[in-house]
Amino acid sequence: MRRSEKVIPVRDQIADQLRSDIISGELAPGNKLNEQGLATRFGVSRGPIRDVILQLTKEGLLVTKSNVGASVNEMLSPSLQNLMVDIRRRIETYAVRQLKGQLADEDFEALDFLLGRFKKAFEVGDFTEVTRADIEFHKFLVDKAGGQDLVNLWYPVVFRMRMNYKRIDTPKDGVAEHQAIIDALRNNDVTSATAALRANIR
Amino acid sequence: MRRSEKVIPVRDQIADQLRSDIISGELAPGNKLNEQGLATRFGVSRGPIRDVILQLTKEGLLVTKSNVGASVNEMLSPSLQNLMVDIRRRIETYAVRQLKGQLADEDFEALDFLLGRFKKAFEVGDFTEVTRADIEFHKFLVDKAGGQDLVNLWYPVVFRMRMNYKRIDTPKDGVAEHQAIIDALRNNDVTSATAALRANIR
DNA sequence: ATATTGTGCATTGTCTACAATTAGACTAGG
DNA sequence: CCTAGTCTAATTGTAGACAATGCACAATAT
Repeated sequence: MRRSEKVIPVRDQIADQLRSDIISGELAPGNKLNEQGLATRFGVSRGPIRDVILQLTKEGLLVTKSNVGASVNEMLSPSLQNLMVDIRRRIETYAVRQLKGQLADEDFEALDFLLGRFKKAFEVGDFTEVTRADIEFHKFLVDKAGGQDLVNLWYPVVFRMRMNYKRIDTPKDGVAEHQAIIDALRNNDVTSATAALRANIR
Repeated sequence: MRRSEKVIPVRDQIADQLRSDIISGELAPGNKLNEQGLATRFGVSRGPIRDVILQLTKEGLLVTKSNVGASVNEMLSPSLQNLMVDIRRRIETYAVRQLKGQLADEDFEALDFLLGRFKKAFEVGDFTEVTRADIEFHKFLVDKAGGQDLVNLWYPVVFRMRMNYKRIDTPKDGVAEHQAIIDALRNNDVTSATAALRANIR
């Protein structure tokens, strides 16, 4: 059976684009978002745009004031950033524990594929794509372990963390770290997997 | 200066109502939500309703399938529930640490007031209101410590946890536990506050 | 009889128009 | 010069109409 050709709703595409813009720093904190402007930019009406703004607000990337509008949220305070790191580690540690002995060959293929994307993007120097591939790699594990429920919880944390990095931190060891995670999962070595995660999430 | 009479947007009111319905069990898992139905029920158009559905979906209370609709999410698996409890404890522990020595008299007044609501609702047997007051009590602390950013993270966790209780667990020790939290905060005793939290969150 | 295709209905997704609210400029008065 | 008040333009919030999609059931063919 062929993998279902999933059609991505417009609102998700727009949300992805805006998330990238924010993480890449193109949309800086404090920047105000105009509904009509975004609507014309993406060639849709204001309806879907409002959906996207609501989503990103719930994810913490935007802040919305009633009857005033949405703007890009400020960066996290150091202490909150630490908390986010902690929570994210906790979630992903939970994930690898759950996944012990649960991954099929095709799952590892998917992980290898995502790591390949990461590596290639890194070599080319496309850091927005690097970040995307990185997030998808981890998301795969989280989704596999906890489904939509866990992803819902995890998503805001990652993006909020990522906002703070703003092209400063370039994980040059990312490839090796992700490889270590895969290897540990292949060996059902939870301890190593957890350690690799802790090293990768910072 | 008078406390600003804040006007609550319709979509927040509707969201609150639906959250209560879900937590109280009136809207059971698997139940499907009809946009037009909700619109007429609340006397608004479908626009605000769609906003609410998106919010609750992001909070994990609903699941939405594209072009099909939204329905009440299933209860958490035990292991995920444990993870949620863990994360919630972590967030609130962070909160009380941050709040040490930061609370003014009016803050304690607010906490006392919320505890009063909780107590009264409990005596009357209005368990929906008990839950609401309980959540607002904790929310006050979380908001005070981490603002909207932390609340955004915390909200989905609490509601998702609460879904699982469904009128089974009635915290008859709730009043004493909350009082213990307040007392510990008054004495700037983080250790006791943390312990009281751990006892209260389960 | 079974599988497949077609049709109708119900529901969600999107668009346009209008109402409500806000921020900012501008004016008048002290 | 500064403050308070009012007006206007821009933007968000809401409503209602239309388009697109999915699901259930009926019709048809093998």
